Amino acid sequence: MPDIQVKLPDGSTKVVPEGSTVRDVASSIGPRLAAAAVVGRVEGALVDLDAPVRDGQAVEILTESSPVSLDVLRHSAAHVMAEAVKDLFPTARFAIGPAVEDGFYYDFDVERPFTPEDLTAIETRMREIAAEELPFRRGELDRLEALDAFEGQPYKQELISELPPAEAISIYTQGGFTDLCRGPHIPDTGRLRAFALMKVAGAYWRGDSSRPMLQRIYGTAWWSQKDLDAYLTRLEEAEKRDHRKLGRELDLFSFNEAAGAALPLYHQKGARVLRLLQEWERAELYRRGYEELITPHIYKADTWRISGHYDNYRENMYFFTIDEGEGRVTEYGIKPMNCPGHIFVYKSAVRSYRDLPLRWFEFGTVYRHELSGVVHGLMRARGFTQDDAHIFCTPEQVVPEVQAMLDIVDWAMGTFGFEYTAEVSTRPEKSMGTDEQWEIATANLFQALDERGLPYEVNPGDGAFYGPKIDIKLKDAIGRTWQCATIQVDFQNPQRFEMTYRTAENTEAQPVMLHRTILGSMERFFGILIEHYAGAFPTWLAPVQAVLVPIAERHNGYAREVAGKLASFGVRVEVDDANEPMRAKIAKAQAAKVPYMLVVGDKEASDGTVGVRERSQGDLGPMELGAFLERVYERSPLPRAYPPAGPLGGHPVELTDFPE
RNA sequence: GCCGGCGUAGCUCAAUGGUAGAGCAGCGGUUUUGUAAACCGCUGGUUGCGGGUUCGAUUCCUGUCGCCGGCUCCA
Repeated sequence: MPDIQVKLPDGSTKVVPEGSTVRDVASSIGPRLAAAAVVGRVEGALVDLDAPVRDGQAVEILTESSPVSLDVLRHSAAHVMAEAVKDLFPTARFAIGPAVEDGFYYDFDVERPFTPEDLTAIETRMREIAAEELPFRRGELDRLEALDAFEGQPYKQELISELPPAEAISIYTQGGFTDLCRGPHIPDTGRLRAFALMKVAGAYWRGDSSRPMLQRIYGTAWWSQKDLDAYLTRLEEAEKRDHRKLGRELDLFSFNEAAGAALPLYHQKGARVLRLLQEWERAELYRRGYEELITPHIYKADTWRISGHYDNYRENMYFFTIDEGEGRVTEYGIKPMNCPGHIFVYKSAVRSYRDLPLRWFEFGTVYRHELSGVVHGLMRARGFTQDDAHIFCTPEQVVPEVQAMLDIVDWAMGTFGFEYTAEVSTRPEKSMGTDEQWEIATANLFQALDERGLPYEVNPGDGAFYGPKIDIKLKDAIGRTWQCATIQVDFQNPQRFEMTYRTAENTEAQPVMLHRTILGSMERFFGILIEHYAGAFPTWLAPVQAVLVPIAERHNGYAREVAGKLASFGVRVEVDDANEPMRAKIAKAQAAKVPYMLVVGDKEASDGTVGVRERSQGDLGPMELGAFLERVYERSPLPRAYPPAGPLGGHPVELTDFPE
């Protein structure tokens, strides 16, 4: 048999007999590589180890150390799970089973929902299948054969009928289970060593709520038990950071059944943090040429008819009617967005091109009736406050204004050290306006991003009903991404509300409206920060910055005196004068994640100092109050000392002047 | 909204077809403390809410509200 030559990634070539497979190439390089090989890449395409290689092809052997091999493992794990389900639930019908981030899932149509016990049984069966080290074998069928092979499997039939009719359809078999699949797969089920089934949930076939609901089992799989354990530990860590849990533990906010679902109640400490975020952002916006507006929370239904919300957003809105007497009934809608108020302010005067751009912001609280199944703590609530702004400008000003917004995003994310990415969303099905308007608006967004050199992805059809948008996603401390800032171009509302301005030529023209948020929802951003910092806010944002810890009862007076001085300089302090040993007070302050504990005893009282303990560094020793104040204000991005706040809890402290 | 799970004191959790218990928190007292929790006592729950089955339900059924995990949607 003649030899052929293949190219390896390091640039060298390898001579192997004709008819060799990827596995043969690996073997010819070395037995250890052959043993470690998972899949191959031939001419850039992922293939099974069984796949043949041809003369002149570029061949790469991928082992467990290659990240893509993990996806292959997980996809194979989904097949093994499907086999286990087939064994245990013979009437099950199979949908799809892809690898996803950190794991895999498979959707099944079964007679009854899976129980946790079912999951255990399926997992046990999977371990048996893995122990059998069954090879994955690829096969090819034509369309008719495939339809025949998957008789009685309506979901597979649907998938097959959508494949290109002329092309061969690949199937994979391991043990007694055959699935429609593009591949590739791990060589045999024995490679599936570290895995776990995580949860079961309902999922619509093809994500369409009008189609049948299937049972989805999520699992995770890793190359080693160590990796699996690390993943499970990571999940536990994320759970500890859960803002809903920390929100309760740190007394930041709560929910009340009687108040209504997804309507957060901010306690003193939570309100402080939200207010601090607003102070921080407000100062910066003023610096950047914005003005603040305050507008109503409810508007007559006619307003929402003009804006298009009545037709396009109704199911998310709260409407109510009010009896005006004499049989007159007026319908109002609670605002889900802040735009109408800002538009009415615009329309309150004749506007000139000299006025533009007008940059108006509002911390506007909006209400949206979110589906009951989607609400999630502060991250997805029914009432929330947007750091909303609308820029009214000429068409020529759109690109620079969008860029200025991207600048603000960069400033805001930089404050917290968040990295972020951009996504552009284009025209959705349910929308208003002409194609031309959408094209211009979308092009403007692309131009702004391109000129700024900010990379982005495109989400076709994901725009708002009135215009395309740029969404910013940030990455938190444990690598999760969150949507915050959004920038939207709107040609619709200026037209619908008949907004105009006088041009230099003394003609009437229509302004362009830009909608934007930077943090998005203050509450969601708050939630993100809680999880990002695991509740331990930086000093400038901490609801309580310092707790005075008197050692014995006789030190309470001095503690209150010090607290009063610090409070008069805007430090947020508490005095813990409980009848408890100081060790207990320190433990409580640590648990409350307070940045500083100020221990005061005989020494401090006579020296006029405080014993500073920092929450993560421990005891820093005695410090003069002035030095401590400097420490508190060090690196604070707040524009100035936030207005004096009395201590929370404990006894009121009189504000006194700080001695020079 | 849909699928599944859950709902016991402020919080974390226990118990049973015969009518509920612990720790923390709270309150009272003792102690007066030097960097992650001192001691004693007390209070506290129509077991989310409504209906049903039952001699009897918190435990079983049902409806409803809420929460949790997904789907869909979204700031």
